[in-house]
Amino acid sequence: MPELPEAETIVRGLRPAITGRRIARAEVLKPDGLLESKRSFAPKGRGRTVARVERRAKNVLIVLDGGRRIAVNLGMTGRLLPFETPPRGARRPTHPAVRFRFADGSLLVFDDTRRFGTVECLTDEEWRSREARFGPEPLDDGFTAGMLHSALATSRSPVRSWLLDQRRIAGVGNIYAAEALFLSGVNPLRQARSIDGPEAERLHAALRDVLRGAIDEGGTTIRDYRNAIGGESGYARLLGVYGRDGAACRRCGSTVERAVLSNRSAFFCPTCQPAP
DNA sequence: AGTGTATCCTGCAGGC
DNA sequence: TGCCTGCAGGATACAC
Repeated sequence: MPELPEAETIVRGLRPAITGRRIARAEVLKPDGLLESKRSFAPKGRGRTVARVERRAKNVLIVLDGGRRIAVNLGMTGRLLPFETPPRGARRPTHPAVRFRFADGSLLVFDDTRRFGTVECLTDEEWRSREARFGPEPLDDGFTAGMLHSALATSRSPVRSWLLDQRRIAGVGNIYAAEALFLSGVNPLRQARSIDGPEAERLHAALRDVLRGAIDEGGTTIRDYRNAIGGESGYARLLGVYGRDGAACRRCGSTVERAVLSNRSAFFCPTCQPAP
């Protein structure tokens, strides 16, 4: 899926496109991703105006006036496209699941091929309790290397699994976990609590560099991901290890390896990231 | 506590 | 060309 940088890119693209628009109606074409019934969901946003568009973890939040927000988790293949007829070079929605029609005639389509994404319309109260389950935002000023180090110290979990757990850190997925571990020279199989202070500092810096760099590039397009205007984005060419198994490490020339950890691919350079 | 497995889905690439 | 297998940015539930 879209991880933090992709969700952030979508939010930034969506903001000018839909802020201030009034929702005329919500049409549910595929109810799978809806965490409530169509009949309950559809009326909630009707007549409401989009006050702001925000991101928390990998979720896109469309905050409405009157105290509700539409929370979209994009899953693996979710997209939010402010059109049905794509601009030049962008893709038409192929698997529209929910379509919002605004009073001025414009649209927002939640398109999701694999239908792992979810859409909800939550009250402030409901959102607050949901939000409490996410760990800190890695790009927040309050997220320090010291915090990361002490949080890692309590877990025996492999550090790659630790980074993917949204309750520990919000927004990191498989691509950026791989990249941050590569840049900091930490093997993905290392136990979280084995990471020492200097390593935690390097990992902290790498996480932030990688996430900021990917936001600057508008995210990483591997297969399905598209930004808010349906275009591809540029971080893919900067990847150090993700999806590069069998290729030469850009730093030392060793062959990048792939291992399976908790049923998901982990990519690493055996030289730059020595095994525990 | 943490891991492996399975599940929800569709689509694509690669091997034969 | 088709068929088969494995793989995919996520999240969750289950047994062990």
